[in-house]
Amino acid sequence: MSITDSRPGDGVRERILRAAASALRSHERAGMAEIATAAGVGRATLYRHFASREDLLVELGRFSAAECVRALEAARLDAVPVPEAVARANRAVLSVGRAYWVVSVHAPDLWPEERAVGDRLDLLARRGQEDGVLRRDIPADHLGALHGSLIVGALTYEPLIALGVEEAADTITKLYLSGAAA
Amino acid sequence: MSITDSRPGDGVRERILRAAASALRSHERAGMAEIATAAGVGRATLYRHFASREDLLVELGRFSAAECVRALEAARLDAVPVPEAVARANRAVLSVGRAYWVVSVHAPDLWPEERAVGDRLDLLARRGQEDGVLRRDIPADHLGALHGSLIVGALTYEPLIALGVEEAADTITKLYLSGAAA
DNA sequence: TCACGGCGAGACACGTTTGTCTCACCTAAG
DNA sequence: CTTAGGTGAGACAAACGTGTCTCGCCGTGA
Repeated sequence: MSITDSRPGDGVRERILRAAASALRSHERAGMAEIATAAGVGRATLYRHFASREDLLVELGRFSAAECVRALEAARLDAVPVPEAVARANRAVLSVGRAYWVVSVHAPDLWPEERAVGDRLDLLARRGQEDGVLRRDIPADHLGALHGSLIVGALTYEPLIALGVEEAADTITKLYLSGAAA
Repeated sequence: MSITDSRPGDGVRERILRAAASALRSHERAGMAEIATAAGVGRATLYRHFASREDLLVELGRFSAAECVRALEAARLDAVPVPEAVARANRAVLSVGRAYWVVSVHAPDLWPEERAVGDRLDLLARRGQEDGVLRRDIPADHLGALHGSLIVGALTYEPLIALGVEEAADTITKLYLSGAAA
């Protein structure tokens, strides 16, 4: 995004991946030309960094998941009680998630790296159950998966994410923990 | 699915649409050849029923949403109190939803028909708030949207939907209404 | 028996996409 | 100034997807 971003090498690859995420979000049929344009880059440059379209997609999966995991690591979930950890996880994923959500939705099997994120939500649910703060009548991995789908929902539903990360995260934290009942 | 399904005319179109939903679920780039194969049908037959790929997609949107709306109508949501209506809605959508969820995810703007389903969830949330059984600190349409994303989550997460419609619907009903807290 | 309608298979032309390659450009380092 | 590395632009062949058309097949109803 910044002006110096077009310096040789390292910055370009990342910019391409971010642009690809954005382009694929609008439609998965986006081709290399479309991605190149979105990245403000020549089409040939795509092939200098990625062997093929398929390869670019795989790398995008790795990149997005890694970014998401990094955010979750930084949130230090295991340093706080589960309810607070849920809130932190939601903020963390929503803040980096616009790039990420593509991964979780479009090709669930193509990107095993995505599991790294889901696993962390599962783990959180499991700890919650062990600590007695989360219900035990739903398996932890189901809780984790549905927690994930709330996050995706927040990212997908424009009017919600438009309120900003804090608001949106707060909404799904409340809903996930306490439910919709009055 | 049944053997007599290959009788002339009416059955084929529906089978194509179901196959298209299934094919597009794995990847939106699925072409006409792929859809035809999934439907167990010649590629030419696709063009006998739909003018173009674009047209097929539009019809798929209409078809899926209509099927979903039909199920919701049949559930008579407004004849019962909101918590029971939520349970019914979940069962209704999950039972027809495997075809439907593609619509909601892949091209939110391409298929305005999808709104017909979302609107019903919004309406349900609004009634819940008016009746005092649903929380008012989250706008009704946000509740509706997140309710929808829980449904999509249930459809997407294999281990959950594999338990069957009743189980899966029950899980998201509990989670949506009461939350994950113990 | 025959015609008919819907079908599968496959050939076809056309446009688009992919992946490769070359060339000229610009910038930073020497 | 000169070189080297990364780039944008564009030419290019091959592969792929689309939409049309024709053929031969098979079941239904006359």
